[in-house]
Amino acid sequence: MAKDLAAREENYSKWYNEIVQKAGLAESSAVRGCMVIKPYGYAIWEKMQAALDKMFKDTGHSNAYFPLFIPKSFFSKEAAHVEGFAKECAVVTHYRLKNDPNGKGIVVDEDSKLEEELIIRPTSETIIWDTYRSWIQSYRDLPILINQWANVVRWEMRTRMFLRTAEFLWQEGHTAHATKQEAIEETERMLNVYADFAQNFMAIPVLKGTKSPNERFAGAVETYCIEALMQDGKALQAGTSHFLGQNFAKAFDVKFASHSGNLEYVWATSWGVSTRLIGALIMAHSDDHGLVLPPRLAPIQVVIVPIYKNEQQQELVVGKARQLKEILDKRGISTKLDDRDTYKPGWKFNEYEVKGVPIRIAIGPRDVENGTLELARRDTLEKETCALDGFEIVVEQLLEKIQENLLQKAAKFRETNTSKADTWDEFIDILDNRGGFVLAHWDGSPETEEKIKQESKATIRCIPLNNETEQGTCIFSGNPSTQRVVFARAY
RNA sequence: CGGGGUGUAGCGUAGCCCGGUAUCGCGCCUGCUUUGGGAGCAGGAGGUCGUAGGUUCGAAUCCUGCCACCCCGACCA
Repeated sequence: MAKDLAAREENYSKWYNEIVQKAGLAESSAVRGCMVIKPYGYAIWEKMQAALDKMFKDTGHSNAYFPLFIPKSFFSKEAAHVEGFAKECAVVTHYRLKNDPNGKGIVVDEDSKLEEELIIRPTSETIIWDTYRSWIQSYRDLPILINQWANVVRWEMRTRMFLRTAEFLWQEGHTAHATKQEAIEETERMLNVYADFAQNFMAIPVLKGTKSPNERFAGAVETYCIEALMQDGKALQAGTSHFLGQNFAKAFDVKFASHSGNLEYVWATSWGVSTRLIGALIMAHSDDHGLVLPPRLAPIQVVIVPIYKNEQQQELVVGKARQLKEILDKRGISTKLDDRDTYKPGWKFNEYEVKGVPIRIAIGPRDVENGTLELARRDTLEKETCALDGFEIVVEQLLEKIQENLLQKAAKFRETNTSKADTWDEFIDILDNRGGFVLAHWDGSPETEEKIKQESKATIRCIPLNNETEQGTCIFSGNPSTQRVVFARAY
């Protein structure tokens, strides 16, 4: 990757798109701003899904599914919510096509106009809370802890593969609670689930914090988020968890009889992560050779490439390679034996590097003779010869080591790209020349935040949780401030 | 929706200024030699030059409209 920040910004899109394409992750669809996720890209998503789903269930949640179409009127019930999403909704207005009377193909049948338009869900709070009204009468019905795996549509003006597409896959949790306290605990619990997932599976360290009012989710009382740093020095919001207060309960009239017999509004949370995480994974770890996947999310953890010159050697080497695969399979290591003789070893080496497979085993006649094999790790590109006997232990440990190394590397990168700024000039200088997270004082007013955004293109990524208080003055207004917040230019 | 750019084979491109039905690379097919880091040689297939119209004997090339995509803003997970 280009080292200079200016050059990096210029080339980063190209670099990113190339990895997405060459690694076989996704491609542009015929539909504006949408993407086709290819099998290999989807396999990564499935690994993420599996890990997250388990974490959700371990914290007491169940999966359910709600409609794709939301009646337009639902959106007008929560004022902030409708304002936040109104500008990016796909709307269904008709339900039938017909042959054009003028013979110019197929046209919309105007007679099929819907009484009320349907919105293709940009998020499901409204339709879910409309449903919850009928599910909740008593405190005994609470809490409701539900997650939905689904697609949503947000008609973004500019799109980018994985990071911002018109349609994307995600998971959205929607919970209902009897008390404010319980809902806030849930919001924070799920934020921690996301942070753990980012750290332990994606090998990406994240900052946990709350959003400033300007950046808050439409309809939320408080938005918590995890923020990750990409290799070009830009920040990426990787997940959000919202405390919705009683906003949606009031909008959809969801009340319950409390223990004392009073009718009270339900307290709510919602939280989500999307296929954007695949984009984060690419940008956090990849190098100029292509994708680099952390072992815990790699669809293929180990690839075995047999090397031979003739049929006799092929039989010998591939036979041995099959044994190796069997041993690794038994230990639960996802292994692929690429015994195609339509491609040469060198070609395959490159192929799996581009695809980010963590470990490559090469085995040839020489190895079979010596009882060895060649291990190559994707993260450092180092190669070593390893005894065949007990190799599975070495592989297992190496996978752990790679997972750990990727996290360490990303953590170190974040550390060296996090700075403090005490003056406006310093602030701009860091943003222009180094990028990364900038810790700076902010007077807490939305107006100042907006002006900083306009003049620097940097936004407040979050107000860190457990932040140390520190007396200082706002870098923009000079007004007093009690803590630093995290600024960055972001995706 | 503003500002800039690009549309030529599956992908990436040359040609356009200065009109004469198309260049090169990758990939694909066939054969032989190869195989421990993207193989070599020989032969071959594949294109209504984004689209509609205009100028011209003749348009990828000049003119006009339209469409699509990319980058930069506004918007955003």
